[in-house]
Amino acid sequence: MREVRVRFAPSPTGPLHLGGVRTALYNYLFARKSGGKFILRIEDTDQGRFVPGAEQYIIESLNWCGITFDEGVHLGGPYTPYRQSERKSLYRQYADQLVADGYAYYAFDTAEQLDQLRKEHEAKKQTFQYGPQTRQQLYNSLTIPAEKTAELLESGTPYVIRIRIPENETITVTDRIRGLVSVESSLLDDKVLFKSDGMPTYHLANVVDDYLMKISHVIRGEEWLPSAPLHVLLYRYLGWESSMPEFAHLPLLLKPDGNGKLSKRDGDRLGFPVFPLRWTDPFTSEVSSGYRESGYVPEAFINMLSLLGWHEESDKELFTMEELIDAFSIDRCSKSGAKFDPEKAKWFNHHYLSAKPVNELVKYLEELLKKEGISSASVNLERICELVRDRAVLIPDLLEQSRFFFIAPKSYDEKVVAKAWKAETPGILSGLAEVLQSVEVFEVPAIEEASKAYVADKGIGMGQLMNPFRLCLVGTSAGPGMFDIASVLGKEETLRRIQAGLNNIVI
RNA sequence: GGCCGGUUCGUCUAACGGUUAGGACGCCAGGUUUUCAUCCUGGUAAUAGGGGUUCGAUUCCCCUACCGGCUACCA
Repeated sequence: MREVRVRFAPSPTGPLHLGGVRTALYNYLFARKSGGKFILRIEDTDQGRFVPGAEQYIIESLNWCGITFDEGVHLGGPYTPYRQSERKSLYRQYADQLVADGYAYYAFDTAEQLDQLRKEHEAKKQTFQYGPQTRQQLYNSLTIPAEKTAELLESGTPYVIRIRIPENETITVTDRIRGLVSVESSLLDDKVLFKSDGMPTYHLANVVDDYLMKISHVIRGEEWLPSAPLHVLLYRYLGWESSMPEFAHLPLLLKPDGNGKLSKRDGDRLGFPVFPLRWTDPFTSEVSSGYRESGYVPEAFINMLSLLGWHEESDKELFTMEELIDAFSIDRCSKSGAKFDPEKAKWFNHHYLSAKPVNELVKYLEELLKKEGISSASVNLERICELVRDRAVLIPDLLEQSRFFFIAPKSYDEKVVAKAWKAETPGILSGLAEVLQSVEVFEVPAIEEASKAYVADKGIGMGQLMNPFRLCLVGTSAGPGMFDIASVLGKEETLRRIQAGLNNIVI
């Protein structure tokens, strides 16, 4: 059996989106599971679409996810360089070889001429295809004398090299997920392999590099399925068919509502990130939110993504990366597109966040406090994190749920005031203040004992006391238990807030 | 339009051709609780339609419908 070598091959045209991360993840899982190598190759053959920072963004994103490589543009390796623009000089010989063998030819038609043809055909509701049916009428080395071709080449006339698609052949691709996919060659077109700027197109470059880098499996998005037969043809024409990688085309990630491929717009529209990390467009300065900055933890992000297109036979849904590596298999990838569900992403995050050791939660909280310039010098953050951990879905919730510990309420929730603040309330709270004043050890057991005795003594319900009490200390009707809150706040602050409530809440 | 691919609860999905079609998210209800949330228990809800093949189709085949992808000197 041949050594497993898989690659993730993004083009640096912007931030990596969810679908791209999932493709990288599945490649990674497959490589690790089979003890193979995982390679990061940058496909930047389109210099016109190059976006500064995109490559670094891709590396950082996958790093945040815990997806690691064995070779790649950032690591080097035995097949360096791993950036196609730096491999430029390599591709030409293969294009030449194809021409020499009659599998490709020079085409001198200008982009404008072809655009024109497409428009004309479109006007007649037809599709223009540069292929077996039309190539004889076009301006290429198949239709002009050899001397003329030589002359054009000599004089520096711009040209491209196109594959010469065979006329009546059925081309079959074996896909690990979809089985046999076949297509009639007459429906394919003479795709450009080598551009007039001296760069190969994706089609040539990916085949050449996969061959040279000894890639064993190509796991990529379904959008590549239609061009897979072309790639098979290329392997055949280059004489590499026996070492052709296996293919697996992953189903697409779809937008949560309606239909269609998940896009950046959907995130803006529905309020969830579509990128792992925040991204600032270097040209427009437009900012797109990221999972990391929104407060997701990588474990949740990965677990959520892993289940979008793959599933074990069992009902198990919670997986660590190690467990994923152990469980993953290409054969259990599904064929149909998966709608992304932001709600489920939140559920995963709540699960992983609240399961974190408290010292990690403290670190998150400290960072949030620091960012807002809130002092936490004399506060037991560990205790606070324990009290709010179950209430936090995203990391920033750690602070949102505990803010009142650090900052006394400046206003009081009107609805709660209306509901909980009665005529007798001030009297009840004044009494409570007196009782608490005399509590020596201001900890939960003593506070609880004193409060309950007070309620019993007064002959009132717990709610009559606790709801207004909470309103004074928190400002609203949510949060951890009151005895916990009071003990964390301390006697002095608790009494101060009761007094503030008595002074400021009016009905 | 052409080609390729796909179709099980609202969503992600499970089910050697034989199951009361299972799980999870969401939603709803109940329980716990001084509030909110968590948590626990229960409930809701699906095999796109039509033909075959078969003793028996979610499962195999065909057709239709619908959805998606591709159709650049972009990847």
